[in-house]
Amino acid sequence: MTLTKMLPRLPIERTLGIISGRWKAVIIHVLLEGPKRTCEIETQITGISQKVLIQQLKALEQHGIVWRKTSLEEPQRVDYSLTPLGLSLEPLISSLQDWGQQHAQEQGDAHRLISCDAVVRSLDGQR
Amino acid sequence: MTLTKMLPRLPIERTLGIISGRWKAVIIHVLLEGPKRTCEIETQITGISQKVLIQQLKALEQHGIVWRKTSLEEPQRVDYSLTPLGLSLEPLISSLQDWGQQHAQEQGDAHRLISCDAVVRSLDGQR
DNA sequence: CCGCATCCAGTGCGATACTG
DNA sequence: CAGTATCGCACTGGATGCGG
Repeated sequence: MTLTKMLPRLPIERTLGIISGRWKAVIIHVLLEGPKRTCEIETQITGISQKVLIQQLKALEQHGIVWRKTSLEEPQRVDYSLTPLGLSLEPLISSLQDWGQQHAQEQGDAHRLISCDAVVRSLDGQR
Repeated sequence: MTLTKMLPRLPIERTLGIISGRWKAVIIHVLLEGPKRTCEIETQITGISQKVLIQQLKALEQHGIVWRKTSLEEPQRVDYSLTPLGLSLEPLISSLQDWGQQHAQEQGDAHRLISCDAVVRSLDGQR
């Protein structure tokens, strides 16, 4: 069940171990808007499957990032929200967002290996 | 050759796609100290193998984060340094570092599911 | 010293179908 | 609606050995 995978020792890796994963950062980003139901998150993130969503949420829950509240009402209802610890990731998520945006506009959407390589070539005449 | 894997569209994912990977963030962190030779990086990061190091460096190079400079001296010598783009990641890496440290000391090193669950239980009496 | 090729195990995650 | 079970594939990254 893979359950509770060990977190790495180094702080950097530790953080990455928590927020990296196909959808985790996006989920946190969405939850920063406020608590959401499972299905709300699902429809808000295009391309994620229910199974994977729940899977990632569970991992986040285990790391103390999100909080899961079940209501035993009629149609089963579950709300997810960020814990204080999760909220403390806000600046980090923003940074990711900002840097990514900047990065995207610096180079077109295509891979800018070309331009970079060109610089290298002109600078040191090899490769 | 997997070469130049597509970066995701969303900014957040884009950033993560670049810095996540078993050692990438750590490598960037190390290179923030200044340019290093391959073997220097290798000895400075415990647990990484040469192959993987080079592999990750190559990925970073392709994303325009590091710059690879070869000197055709005698014993072959290669230096890696951060590009301006790579340097611009500095605040981000710091954030990762800081958050991880904070997180590590809040909870012991063991998994703190327990304490978190306890809170949950006391707060809403279910689960 | 630096890098590449090959081989291989673990696993992240997607698709699908089923329970309550 | 929420979650679980099963299956399968593709990819990451570790070990090792070769070549420049």
